[in-house]
Amino acid sequence: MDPNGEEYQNLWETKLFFQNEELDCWTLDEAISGYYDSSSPDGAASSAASKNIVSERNRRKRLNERLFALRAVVPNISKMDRASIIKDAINYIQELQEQERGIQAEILELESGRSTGFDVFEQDLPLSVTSMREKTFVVSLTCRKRTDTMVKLCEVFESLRLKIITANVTTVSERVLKTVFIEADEDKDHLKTRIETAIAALNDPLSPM
Amino acid sequence: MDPNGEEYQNLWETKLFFQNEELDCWTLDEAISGYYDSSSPDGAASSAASKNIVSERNRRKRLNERLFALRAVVPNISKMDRASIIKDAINYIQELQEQERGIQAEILELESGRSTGFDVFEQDLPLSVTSMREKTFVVSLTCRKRTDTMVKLCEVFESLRLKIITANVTTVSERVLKTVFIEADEDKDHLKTRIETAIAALNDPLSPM
DNA sequence: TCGCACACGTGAAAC
DNA sequence: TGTTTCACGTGTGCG
Repeated sequence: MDPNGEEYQNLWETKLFFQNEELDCWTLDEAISGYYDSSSPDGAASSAASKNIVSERNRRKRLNERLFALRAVVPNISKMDRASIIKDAINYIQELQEQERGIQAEILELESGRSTGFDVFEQDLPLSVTSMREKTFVVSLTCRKRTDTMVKLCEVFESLRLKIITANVTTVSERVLKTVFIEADEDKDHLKTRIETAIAALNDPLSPM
Repeated sequence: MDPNGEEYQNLWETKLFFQNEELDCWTLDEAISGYYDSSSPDGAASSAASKNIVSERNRRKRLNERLFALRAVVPNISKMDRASIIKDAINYIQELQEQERGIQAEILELESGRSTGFDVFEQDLPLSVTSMREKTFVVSLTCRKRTDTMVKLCEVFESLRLKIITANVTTVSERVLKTVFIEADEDKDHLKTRIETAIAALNDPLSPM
């Protein structure tokens, strides 16, 4: 069912080459024939037939070139069959389509995962204020780990005059995560705004990026 | 250069249908011919020629079916030309390949961007053990917020018999972040392995995904 | 009328 | 050996 593909390819290309050679030869012959046609009695019909022949030859040549080009863009071609080339191309296209679907789904999931996951610490404002229960909030913020970063963070929270229940500072991969449990009367958004302004007051060194 | 594609399609399919019809007809005729061959004097040569004819017909039929299938998997086919079908298939394949390259580059960039940030909490093992100072570690892990997730997390850490200095559990957008300050004599990697195995002992419910 | 696209039958070449 | 694949010339139908 599957003879030697290499020889098949060579065979085919040889045939193609032969065909082209013959085509040129025939085209030349064609011109001669047309030359004869003008002087021969039944020149019209012969000329028409010859035109049809050369047109058909060019059409076959174009189709072969197309098929050759199709084989070129499809990887892992084993059999050089005309039908097999098209078959492999179909399989390859379906494979690409399926892969594209999967990859796009993955990219979608990845992006949505960022927005629904823990990316609060990666966004432009890596500050999250969550209401745990009545008057109790959890503040999480991250920033790059620099010199005096922790000190300045503590200064910020001290300056806010908040009732801090407990606070933790964790460093992971050159970043600082500070988690503070706070008891406050104010609104969640108001609290968040206050923290943001306090951090902005220290302008650049605390910029998350 | 581009006549009406619809009519072209109808033309071709009509021709194909005609061909099949004629094929069946000829196949029938063929059988009759074979029947005659057995009684005719030059039956051998005629039979061979007929075999070749029917084989060639089947080959053309297969090739047409392949081409038809190729046209089916390629969207936005305008011209129903044989050559045009292959040409459009080539363009489509190249388009898919280019798109695949771009998407894979994007996905790579997205993943690399995550790996430099805080993605420790988003990877397959969202467990981070950081050495703060001598014998003091900070363990951070995240998982999806489900029923009894916090309880099971606490059970895990209790089962490890660790000296817990302080522990916090924060929930952000349907995820749970647990940060534990631990005092331990063991190695950082050893501690991480122990926690991982303890979590794995609870098998699925704590799986981050 | 001519051009174009196709299917057909046939001989040859490769396996 | 026969089977398979190919290119070729030709006839046909449609625009």
